[in-house]
Amino acid sequence: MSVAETEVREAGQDFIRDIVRADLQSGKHQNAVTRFPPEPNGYLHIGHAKSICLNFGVAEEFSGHCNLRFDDTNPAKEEQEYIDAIIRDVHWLGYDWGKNLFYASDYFEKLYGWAEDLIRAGKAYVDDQTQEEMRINRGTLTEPGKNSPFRDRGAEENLDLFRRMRAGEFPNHARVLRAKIDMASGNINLRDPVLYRILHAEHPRTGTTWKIYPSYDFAHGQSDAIEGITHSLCTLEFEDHRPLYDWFLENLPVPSQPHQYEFARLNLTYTVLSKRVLTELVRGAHVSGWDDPRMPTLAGLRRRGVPPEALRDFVRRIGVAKANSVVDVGMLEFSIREHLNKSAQRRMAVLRPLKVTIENYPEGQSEEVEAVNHPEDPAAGTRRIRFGRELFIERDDFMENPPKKFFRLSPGTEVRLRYAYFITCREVVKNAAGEVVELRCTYDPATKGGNAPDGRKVKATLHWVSAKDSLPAEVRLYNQLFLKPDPNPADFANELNPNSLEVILDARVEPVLATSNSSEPVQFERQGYFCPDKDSTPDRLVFNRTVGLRDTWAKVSGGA
RNA sequence: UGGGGCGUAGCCAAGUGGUAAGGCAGCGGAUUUUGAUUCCGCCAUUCCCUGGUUCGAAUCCAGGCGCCCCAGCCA
Repeated sequence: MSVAETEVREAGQDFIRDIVRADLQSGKHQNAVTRFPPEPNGYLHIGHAKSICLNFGVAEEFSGHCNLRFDDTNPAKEEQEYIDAIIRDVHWLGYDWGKNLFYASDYFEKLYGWAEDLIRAGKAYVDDQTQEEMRINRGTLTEPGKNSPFRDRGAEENLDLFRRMRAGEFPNHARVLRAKIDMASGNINLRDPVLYRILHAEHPRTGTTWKIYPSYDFAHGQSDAIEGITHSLCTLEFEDHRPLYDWFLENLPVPSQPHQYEFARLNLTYTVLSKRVLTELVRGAHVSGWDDPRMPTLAGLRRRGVPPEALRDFVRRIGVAKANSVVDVGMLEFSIREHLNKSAQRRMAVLRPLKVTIENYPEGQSEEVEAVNHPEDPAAGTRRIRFGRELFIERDDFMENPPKKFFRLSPGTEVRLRYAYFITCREVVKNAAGEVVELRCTYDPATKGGNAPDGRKVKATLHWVSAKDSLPAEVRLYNQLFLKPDPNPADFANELNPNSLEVILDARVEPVLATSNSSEPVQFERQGYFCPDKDSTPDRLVFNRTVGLRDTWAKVSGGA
């Protein structure tokens, strides 16, 4: 555990952990058993990371365990691909559920039996109303609903109908099973909620075995009870469902009594975390897939080079509370930067090359200079890189007519080429269009390594690559998708910020990168960071704007 | 005269009767072979508002105001 993690954790106190702590102290529970219950209808995103870290974190801190449970009660929307992806992503985030992998569908038979129990007890009935009739009779937010004409059917008839529903005798929407609670309740969830609906669909796990499927409400609390969940943590919008959650636990012979607690879901500035919208982006091919590096999905973040530790740290920092909030994406960027800064090896790179010729360096000659891999970690070692007469530096590191605060290269000034020599710009070469195409410089042979024996100082240290020894590289600049808070999916093509699109530049990087197979993130000094693209050739690099310098990004995007 | 929640700095967020933690952002300054990092300093006389209780209130009481969620056979 890093120092930062320790500090945050010690300072971290939230109402959920307060509740759990109190339950343990009072002897109500011996430990905390939680669950992360995604519906496999899409990929996990950074918002889910909050829930994952909370559930697994609480279980870990209070000597319990956390189950991974797929809430697969709606086969119309769920797919095996999502199940696989979710498993992969939760593991990647750093959590392990051991053997505790469950599916709500594991409990279909049990839930069915409980539904019959409710019918026999006169607490559930089969309703033949159409969806439209049900909607009308449900009333409104301010008016009570009306009882269904089928509400008082006898238990035998209900049982017969329900069994025939299960047998597949009726088409979709023909009937539903409803709980008999209170059509006049102020809480609409209690106005005879649907327990089962007919759905002739292929379920990723149970195939076509079932023709009826339990609703979320009828499955969730009971699943928690079956698994012995002590603290069922979910987001705020389920607050209204808690009375119903409790109603089932009270009216059914469940093996345990879990309790539901709600917390605010994560919102990030400039970031869309709506599964509907993200699905639309993928379906509409606006992105290359769920793992497109611009996506806020865990898979996308992973491809972008974000370390899972950074995500966990981020979640710890934002806390858990009940107030709706929007976290500044800068917080996420900070966590990523902080972690990468400590772990990433440094390399030099040039994205927009400007040729530099060292006039007093002998033609045909070259040499090696030694560079450190991590300025704060000697254990990262050093590497040797080639220096020669012709180099490339970043265009942005030179200004012909520099403003006062610019202290990089300009005519007549001396700067340091990192790990190499001091150079002075003598002449600016332009093309017919008046654009700067080359700098003629001189170097001071006495400054090898980057220090002047006479003690003179320079104001800037530049990154560079040897023109002859570096490799042209396809560099990809990734930015997250910058979208308006709630864009219209139909306008996605227009909503995509052009700056966020993939940018391929004629870039040059140190040759060492061409042979790097490391999956470790490596940082581009002064320019940002990169890590290898998952399916790239070694000389294709992913440049991550999120953790890079803001001004660098601005200049690069403007120029590209 | 529906029900359920929530209001502490630009953004997160502690605090639950004893005189406003911490982080992000921002602003100064030191160090620096990345204009990075690191390091030091600054940044809420006040907690949505108004009354009340109290020696003392962000915390308790009363009344307002504002925002979010709910009328799927989605989760």
